[in-house]
Amino acid sequence: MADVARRAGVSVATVSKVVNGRYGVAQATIDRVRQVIDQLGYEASLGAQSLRSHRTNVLGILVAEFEPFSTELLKGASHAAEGTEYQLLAWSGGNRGTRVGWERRSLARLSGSIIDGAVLVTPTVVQAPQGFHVVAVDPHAGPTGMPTVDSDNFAGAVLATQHLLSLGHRRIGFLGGRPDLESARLREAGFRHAMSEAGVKVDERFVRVGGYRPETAEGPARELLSRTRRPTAIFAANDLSAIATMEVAFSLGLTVPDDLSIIGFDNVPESALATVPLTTITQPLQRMGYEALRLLIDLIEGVDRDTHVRLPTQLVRRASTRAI
Amino acid sequence: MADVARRAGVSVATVSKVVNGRYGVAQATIDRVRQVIDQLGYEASLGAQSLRSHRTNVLGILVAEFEPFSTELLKGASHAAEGTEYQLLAWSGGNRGTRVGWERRSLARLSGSIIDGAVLVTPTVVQAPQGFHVVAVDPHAGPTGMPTVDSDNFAGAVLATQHLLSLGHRRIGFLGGRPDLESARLREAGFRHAMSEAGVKVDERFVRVGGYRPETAEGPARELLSRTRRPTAIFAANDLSAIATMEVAFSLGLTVPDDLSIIGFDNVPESALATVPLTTITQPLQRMGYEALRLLIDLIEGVDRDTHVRLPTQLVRRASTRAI
DNA sequence: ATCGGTGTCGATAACGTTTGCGAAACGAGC
DNA sequence: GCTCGTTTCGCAAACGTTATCGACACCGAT
Repeated sequence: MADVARRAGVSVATVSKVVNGRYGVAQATIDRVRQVIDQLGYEASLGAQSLRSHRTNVLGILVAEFEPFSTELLKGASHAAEGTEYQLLAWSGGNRGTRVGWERRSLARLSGSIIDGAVLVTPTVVQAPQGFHVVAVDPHAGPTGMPTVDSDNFAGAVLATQHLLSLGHRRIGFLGGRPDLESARLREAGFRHAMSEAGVKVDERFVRVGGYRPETAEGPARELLSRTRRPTAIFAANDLSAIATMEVAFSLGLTVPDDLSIIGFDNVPESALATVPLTTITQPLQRMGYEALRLLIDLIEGVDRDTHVRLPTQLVRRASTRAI
Repeated sequence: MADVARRAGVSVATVSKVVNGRYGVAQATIDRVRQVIDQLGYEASLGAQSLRSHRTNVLGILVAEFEPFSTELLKGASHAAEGTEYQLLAWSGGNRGTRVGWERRSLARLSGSIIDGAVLVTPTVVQAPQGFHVVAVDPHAGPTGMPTVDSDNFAGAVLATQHLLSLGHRRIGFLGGRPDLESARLREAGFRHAMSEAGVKVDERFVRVGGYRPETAEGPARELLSRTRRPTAIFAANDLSAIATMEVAFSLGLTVPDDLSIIGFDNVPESALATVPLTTITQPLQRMGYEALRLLIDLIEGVDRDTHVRLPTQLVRRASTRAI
């Protein structure tokens, strides 16, 4: 900035004013400074900016891990940042190997300095530092007052279950998600609600807890399918689990959907490409990322708006379910 | 830091020394300061650190877009950062809608201040600012001296072509990638090399340029498959294009692999899940991300080592190719 | 001629760190 | 008791910005 000032024959204060579009500098000076800036390829130092003004126009998005689910959110969020004056920075908490509390530490390091706010896509929600804005996506906790974006997990689960019921299935298995996640809780609740509303009793031996990951789903899926009197349909709490279930079914010599109907949840891109394209409940993941970042920006800019966004879910029929 | 200093009864200078493990502070003082730090949850301000010492221990990885390919790289890179003192920040250049040169600007903004070095996963490679370390993955340019990590695209393409040839195919189509990418160039070169070495003449009408993306692959694929005398096999320059080609084939009433063999390149996770699981050339994407970050760290720390890493490719046979 | 208003600019303090250097304290050796 | 080396610590400057405030020039009106 000192260089720019010297070459343009003005003071650094004036350069700063030009860069930030402040009032009180002559048009001729503005043009001159702008030209020198372009010529030198000058970019303001984020560090110094943050240090002085506590404002950087950089936002963060923290994901637990880079995988399809969060990638879709990232895509949506980065799309929302486009065209605005904000830049988006993503980082992951490293693997779950690291000790608990990493979200807080990881956030503290950046929040104090470099970023003006953050979207959290992490299993456990974390207290935001003072004067720092946070939006949680699909958060762990119940209503804490923290701004959130999620999809209607309960209604989606009802949708999925009703779909299986309408196809004539009665012996329906449920493969749950991470028990500490609100979304997993709601999906199971939706399943039970739809069952009881249809007057079908839930066979508790058909309910297993997974963990949203292929590795944690395979075991429970195998249990479910190995019993002599096995379910005719399985509702898996997310697509990755559903696909894992499908593979277990294949390995047991079952065909899908003839021997077993499977329905998932999430509609990640992979599910459409599965060996048997997966019937599932779609969450508008990209849109959730988009909305989360919009909400964050509005929060920072002091816009008065609803701080809870719930997006609708929808059934997408593909080939993995059929009438009994 | 001032708070910490006050509560510990020392000066800020001493706190700084404790945090950075500098020599010259008594063990008793260290313990006292550490305790206060934990108690207050103090984290140093990145901005101030960067401003003063030009060193933050934060590394960046810039991807053109968040999609499966870069997600795998991100996963590998973040894995490499784990356990080190470095933290990894990812960001994308927004969509290709933005004007050219965004890599340079985007990089300049962060490189000057917040990050010590960066891994670039972008189509066009960009000149690194002075004293700033950069590693390019699968870069555009030829050998520019810039440190790079890539896979052996040429050998991989030869592998793919030989596979098709060994299955008896002679009328082989080639669906290229983005012409401005080195990897795309090398894959076509490998294809041609393997063909000529086998004494098979390349039918230029069977060679089409795509663009690595499903949208840009569909048109050329349709051209290739709509001719009356169509190829019996297609080598697509990446998996996304191969999958798109597969879908075009289906829409034309062709079955894979009976009517048409298809082989891809990359082995993204989706390819194993394709309607007909895709035979492809695997690049160790996660490992490439891992190696790129390791290389970057070594560069920063002044380790004397080879600055070009080339990883092997391998044929993975799945169901989308068969003997003629 | 004086005055007030307006438009334009620069000097300067502050943000939270790191680091070189000097000061103080302490113990050992004579 | 004095010197000298060693250990431990704090002072203060610097990093690149931004914001406040005062200086100055110019103009029109009195």
